[in-house]
Amino acid sequence: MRLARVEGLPYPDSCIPASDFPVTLSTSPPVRPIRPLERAFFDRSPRRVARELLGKVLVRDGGRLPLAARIVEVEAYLGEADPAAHAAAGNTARTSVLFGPPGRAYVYFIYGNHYCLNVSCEREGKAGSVLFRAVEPLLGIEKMARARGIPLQGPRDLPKLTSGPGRLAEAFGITRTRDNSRDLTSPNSGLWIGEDGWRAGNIQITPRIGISKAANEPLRYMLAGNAFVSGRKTPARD
DNA sequence: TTATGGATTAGCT
DNA sequence: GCTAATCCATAAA
Repeated sequence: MRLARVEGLPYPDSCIPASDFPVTLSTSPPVRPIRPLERAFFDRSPRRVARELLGKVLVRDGGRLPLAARIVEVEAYLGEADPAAHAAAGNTARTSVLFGPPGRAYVYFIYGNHYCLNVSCEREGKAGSVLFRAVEPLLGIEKMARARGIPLQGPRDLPKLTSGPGRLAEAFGITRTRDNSRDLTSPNSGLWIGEDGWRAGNIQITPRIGISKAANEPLRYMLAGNAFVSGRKTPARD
């Protein structure tokens, strides 16, 4: 599938077809610049950072072809007092990034197969993070498909690229060795988070996915109706 | 040194 | 809906 054919996809109203997305990156003309988020953005509670990350853009531009995707689903992990957070184990070799300065990548390996990407929040010395659960591809769709090992035969295949924390990490080539502790506020870093003026529409909040402790806390944030959200797309009914 | 279980995914019923 | 795959950090010994 070529980028041009992505036009006309049944994207939700809140989203822009990838081929219409104007950005400033090393290989495309500056039309609507993506500005990196400042460190102060992340120096706040995970709840606020999570909610405000919706609609922002994750960018990988170290290689020849840049990748960009809009953030559509995240979860907040509150630090040492949150039993579901890795920081609950304290400051260890694995979790030290969570206790470091805000705006850094915390990448961990899970279930023997997958990497997951977080960004650290709160001031240095205080743990807290936001897990990236799903993004919507904007640039570099074919490259993401190659990284995922998925043949793109039609629009319906697109969510398989980046819908889920393990999937988006694979699509972006994110690994612990390569990316853990990377500064996500610097465009020179090769992996960073920016904003392009796009505004999130309706936001839905539900309990987090795949955890056993603090399983009912409403700490999962997503764009309502977005096709790239993973798992349950609405709050559970009683 | 060994045991345990996990912030998942893909494939099958 | 169910579960195997697969490895690492942590806890227990």
